[in-house]
Amino acid sequence: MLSKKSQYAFKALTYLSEKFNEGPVLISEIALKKKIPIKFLESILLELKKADILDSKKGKGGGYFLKQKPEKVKVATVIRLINGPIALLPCVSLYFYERCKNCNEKHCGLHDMMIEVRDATLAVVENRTLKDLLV
Amino acid sequence: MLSKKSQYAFKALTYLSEKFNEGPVLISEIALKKKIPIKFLESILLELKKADILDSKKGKGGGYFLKQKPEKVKVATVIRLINGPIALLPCVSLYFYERCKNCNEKHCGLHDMMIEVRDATLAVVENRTLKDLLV
DNA sequence: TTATAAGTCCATAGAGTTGGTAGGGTATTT
DNA sequence: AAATACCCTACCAACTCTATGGACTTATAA
Repeated sequence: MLSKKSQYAFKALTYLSEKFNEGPVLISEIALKKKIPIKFLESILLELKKADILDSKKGKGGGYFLKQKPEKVKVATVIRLINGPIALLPCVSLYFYERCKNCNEKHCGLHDMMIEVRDATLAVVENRTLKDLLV
Repeated sequence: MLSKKSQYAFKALTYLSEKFNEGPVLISEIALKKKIPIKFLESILLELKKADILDSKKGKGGGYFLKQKPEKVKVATVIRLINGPIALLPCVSLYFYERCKNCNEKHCGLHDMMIEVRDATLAVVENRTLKDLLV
């Protein structure tokens, strides 16, 4: 399951996608409109900024805004950043790989199956962007 | 990601599948062969028993064994039991559904996408059994 | 028939991690 | 000076993983 943090991130990003090219948006505005605890949202936005997905402006008239066009930000990127691995096992993860101890990957049915699951999931999330989340 | 508990469950179940129809297998034997902390394994097996996947025999010569044929036990069942929801969001889960607050499911791009992911995953895990985990 | 060893069953507890909330102060821009 | 993002710290609840100790059950040997 995606963490609450991830769900909040997607809500905020969708909101910012709608407001793309309309200048900085206040944290408080996003929090209010999307019903997200403001302090928690603050940390999420900061994290997204550090990952170069968002940018911000301080002071009066400041706020957060998308650094790139919504169609440039892949869903998979956001999940990996905020939620972690997409694969169900470390031994089949592309970005968070860890070797299986006590299990030969060459002859492991679970391993093989989880690769299938991973690829099926990636087929979706690697090909969707923030733009696709707007309806 | 699947919890360690789930990974242990699958390792144990695979072991018991190999030994299907050979009588009860000791917890300690499974723990040793699959390198699983024995007490933790104990509770996992008990849970699997309560879910009617395993059965056990007490006393000397006792142990655990599969209650049904390996090909009768779906991977999806085990995941749901030990790990929880397969879907990435509660609002798209079939067995653990919860309504999304502050989000209209009819017009939610995230919702629609997560249904796709769920179905892609289910297509794999609903059609694989313990038998498929043996190589 | 009884004792004993071999097992599962079960309650509890604790350390560690993660998720989520909150307060308050600092730096920067207008 | 006011508005705003930035950042640090602390806290609580829940979950994960592991370990301990014992209660109950059964097969087998004496």
